[in-house]
Amino acid sequence: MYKLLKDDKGARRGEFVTNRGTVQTPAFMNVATAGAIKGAVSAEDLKTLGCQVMLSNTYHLHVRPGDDVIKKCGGLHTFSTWDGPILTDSGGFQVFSLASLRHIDEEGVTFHSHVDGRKIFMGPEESMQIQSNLGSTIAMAFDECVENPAEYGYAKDSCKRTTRWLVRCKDKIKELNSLETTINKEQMLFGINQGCTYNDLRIEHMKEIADLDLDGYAIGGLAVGEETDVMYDVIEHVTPVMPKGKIRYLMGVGTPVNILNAVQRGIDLFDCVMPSRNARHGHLFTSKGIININNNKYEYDMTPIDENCGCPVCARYSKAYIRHLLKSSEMLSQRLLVMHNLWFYNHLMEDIRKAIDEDRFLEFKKEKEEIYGKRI
RNA sequence: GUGGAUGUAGCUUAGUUGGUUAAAGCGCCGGUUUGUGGCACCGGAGACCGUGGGUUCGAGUCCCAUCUUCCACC
Repeated sequence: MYKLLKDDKGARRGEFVTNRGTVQTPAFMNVATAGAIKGAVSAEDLKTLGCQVMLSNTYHLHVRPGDDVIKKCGGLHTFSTWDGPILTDSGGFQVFSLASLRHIDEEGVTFHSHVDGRKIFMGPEESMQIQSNLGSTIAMAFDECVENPAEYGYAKDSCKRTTRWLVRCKDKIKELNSLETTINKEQMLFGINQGCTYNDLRIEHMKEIADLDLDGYAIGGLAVGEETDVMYDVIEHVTPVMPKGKIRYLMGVGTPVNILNAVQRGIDLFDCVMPSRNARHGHLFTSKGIININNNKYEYDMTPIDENCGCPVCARYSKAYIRHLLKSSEMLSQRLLVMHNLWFYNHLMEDIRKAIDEDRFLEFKKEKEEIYGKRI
C-alpha cells in the first residue's frame, strides 16, 4: 500500500508498505540480478549501504539455479538472507536484451538460454509462477520491452499485447496467492506501461492498465535507445494519468541526473545497473561529479574517493590503493567500488526525500544536477 | 678459442619468393556503460626492426663486420 505524504511541486514523498517492511520513497532499488549484487557485496552489506529494496530477475533465476530449487530452499528471502522487500523483474526486459535469442507470439516468448542454449518458454503465467516460487515481495508483470525507435504500428500492437498479458498476469497471481503452498501469499503485482516514444499510445495504455487496480505502476521501455529529453517528455505525459494513490516506478533508470528529473515529474521508485556496473569499470559517482579511478592522476592520490562521503569505503581507503587493486584485478576492488556507488545512490535518494520534506526539492535538484552530471 | 643460434613497441612474439604509412596479444593512456548475456566493449599513444657498412630502383627480409644473449664443443 502506498501513502503519499507530501507533494513538492510534483515531486512526491511517500511510504510504500509491504509485508517485509515500509519503503521510504523516492527510493532506489539495488540490482541483484541473480540474487546477489555483482562485485561481492552481501545482503549484510546492503543494509549498511542504506538499501531498502533488492531487485532480482525472474529469467536469470529460472535459468539458474531454477525457481524450483529456490522454492524448495525456502524462497529467495531465505535463500539470499535478504529479509527486506524484494522486487522481481518479470523477464520482460530479456525480451529486449536477448532479442537475438528469442521468438515472440501471443502466448509468450521462447528464449534460447544464454547459459546453455536450451529452449525456455515464458509467458505471463510462467513468469508469475516463477516469481511466486521465488516468493518475492513484488512481482512485475510480464511485458514486451521494445527498442527505440520503433514503428508506430509495432508499438501499438505490442502495447495491446502487453495489456492482454497483464490481465493474464493478474488472474494468475490471484490464483497462486490463494494456494496453501505459496511462499508469499500477499505477493504484489505491478503493471508496466509501454508505448515507446508515442505519447498518445503511452497515455492510452496507462489509462487501460490503471483500470486494473494493481499494487503499483511502472513505466517501462525507456532508456532503451531514445534521447534523454524524449524520455523526460514521455514521463511528463504519462505521470498525470497514473493513479495518485499508487506507487510509480520508472524501470531501469538511470543516472543521478535522470533520477532528479524523474522525481520532479512524480516518480517514486527506480532501479538501474549503472551504479554497480560502472563501479566495476572504475566509474564512480561523487558529491563533486563523476570520476574514473583508472585515470593516471590518481596514482599517488591518498585521499578517499569522495571526501564528503560517509560510506565505509571512503572512511578507510584511498584512491591510490583502490586504483591499484582495480589495475591488478584484485576482487577487493570490485567490492569497494560497488559499495561506494550504491551508497552514493541510496544516499542521493535520502537527500532527495529530505529536500522534499523541507519543500526545497527544486533548488536541490537545480544545484545537484549541474554537479552530478559533470566529469571531474 | 671454435661452431651454431638469437636480436622487431615497455614485455612476448608475427612478418610470406626483398615491394607502398612494419602486425598482434599483454601492458600503458583515454572513453563507453540506463528493468545486467558485461573482470565487458570502443578508441589512442608507442618501434628510425641491436649497431656500422654493402648489394639493389627498393632491405625487417640478402651479404660482410661488430656487439648482445643463449647453446654445444675444445
